[in-house]
Amino acid sequence: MTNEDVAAELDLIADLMEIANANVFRVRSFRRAAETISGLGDDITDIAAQGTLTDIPGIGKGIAQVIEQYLATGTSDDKEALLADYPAGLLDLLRISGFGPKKVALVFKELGITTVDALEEAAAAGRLQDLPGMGEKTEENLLKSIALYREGQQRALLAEVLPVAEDLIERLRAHPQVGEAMYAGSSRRCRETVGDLDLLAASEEPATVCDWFAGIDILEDVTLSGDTKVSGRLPGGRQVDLRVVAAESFGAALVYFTGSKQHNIQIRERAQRMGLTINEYGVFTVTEDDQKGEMVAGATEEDVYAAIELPWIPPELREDRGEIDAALDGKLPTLIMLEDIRCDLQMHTQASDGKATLEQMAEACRELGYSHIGITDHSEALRVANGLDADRIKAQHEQIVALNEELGTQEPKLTILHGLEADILGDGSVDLPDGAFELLDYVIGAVHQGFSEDVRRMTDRVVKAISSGTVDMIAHPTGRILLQRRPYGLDIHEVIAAAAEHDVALEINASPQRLDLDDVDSRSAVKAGCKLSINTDSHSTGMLTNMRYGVMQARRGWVEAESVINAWDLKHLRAWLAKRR
DNA sequence: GCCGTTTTCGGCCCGACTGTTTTCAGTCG
Repeated sequence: MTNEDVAAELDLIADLMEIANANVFRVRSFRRAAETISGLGDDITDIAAQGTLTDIPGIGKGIAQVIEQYLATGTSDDKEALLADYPAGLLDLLRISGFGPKKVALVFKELGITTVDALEEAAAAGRLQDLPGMGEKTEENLLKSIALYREGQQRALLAEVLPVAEDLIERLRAHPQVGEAMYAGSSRRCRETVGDLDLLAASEEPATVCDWFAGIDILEDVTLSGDTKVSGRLPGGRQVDLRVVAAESFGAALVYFTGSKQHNIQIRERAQRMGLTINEYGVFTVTEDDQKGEMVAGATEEDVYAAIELPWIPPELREDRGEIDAALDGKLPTLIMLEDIRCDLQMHTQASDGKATLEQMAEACRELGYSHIGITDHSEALRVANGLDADRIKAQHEQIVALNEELGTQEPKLTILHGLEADILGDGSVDLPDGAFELLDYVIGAVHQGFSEDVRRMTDRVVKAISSGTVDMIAHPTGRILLQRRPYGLDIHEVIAAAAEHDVALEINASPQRLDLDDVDSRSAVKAGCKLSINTDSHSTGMLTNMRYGVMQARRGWVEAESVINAWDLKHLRAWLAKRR
């Protein structure tokens, strides 16, 4: 059972509790516990085995028992009791936008509806109008929402949404009535996937701006339109929400709409303990009769955090994963920035499966301002990618030596290191053609086949490669493809421990589909003493700029520049590589 | 269900919009 499995189980129980009209604070406890566990660096099964579940903030006796039961039996008394009254099909109804727990419970109790099909049929037949609080319009909207639900709109990759967000922000800023504008939500927190797109603008004429925005070309199907708020859909169905506030409230609104929800709850509870209240318009004092008093902050995020005696917290950290305590202790990390990156250490050329030549990749990297790069075509075993055998590695080496000589005479200087992305074979041995190791500056180990092995064998394979002394780095350690392929079964904590012991770097693969390691594992790796390497794994020159996404993921993992070998200068990197040989 | 700078009991974040309502519940973020 993974941490995500446990988190999903707690969320499922929370969903059922909401339908059952349970105490909202009980529900919130389950939701918070779920969030905490999915952000936990340690394996929940280990913690449960040690009997220290209740040491985790937000987990007390009750939830600990549910987790223990779930780990032991795959279910829990709490869930089974709820399922006895509320069939699991109701959870699907909850996924329909605009249809919440109260309405789900209502149609179930009154009409016995337990499936989306049955709900659609009832709405089409006009049978929902008879229920209290439901009318013709409700049915109409519900049918639209069910159609959207059927399209199965899932989250999108950050890299797909961010360019759209940036474009819309530019257009907002260009509007004469708009002062500042920024995207918020999970896009601003740089989460690897994004659901809705949240935008925020400052204006003294919010209604004018909302009117204008509701009419812009890119927005199809405006679903909600008020004086300060517009919701609509992009072509393809992704929802966009715009909120407009006065300039004096922009910072408070930005904090609020950036989230995360749990982070907001934490800072509001803190404000409350300090006799203040925070909403999207500002930080206010509370009067003796419990009314909102004077505004004390709101224009900038810095002001808002300062009002509750905290330093500004970078959006990437706002996940309620200990950032507030760290801020209080003055221990917020100095997060790595894109500007810290001096090199890209995984990329491919036409020699294996890349699109560009060695010279083209080098030139593109020079334009990005890198001082050095590593060329890492595939090894022989990966035949589908035209992997290099011993002779071709030797030929490439000569090519790189020659190009380095040429580049050495030009400004700005660029040095090319010769690497190899070597397959980790089924038995854990590394596919290094004869004589290759001596020629190469470094070797990256990667799993490209045999994904379906069991956890034990897969972990042993990778750990064996790490301990072999021949690999300097492990590429895309879990093998996941976002929204497509789950990580292969692998005990990442064992891999991290082995990497720390043998001083092998773990990659944060910056390809937007991979972002592997993820944020949580990156944080665990650094905590364990591992070095990380952020690489684009580019197969063409255009992919080199994906570095930003790798850096974003690293920042979400609390990673500082010193842990990332790409932020070192060439001398430092060479010294580390030499020490390893 | 969880938690403690006032608490081991009594609190627990806050507001906009919609649709169905004559003052508000439900949903969403």
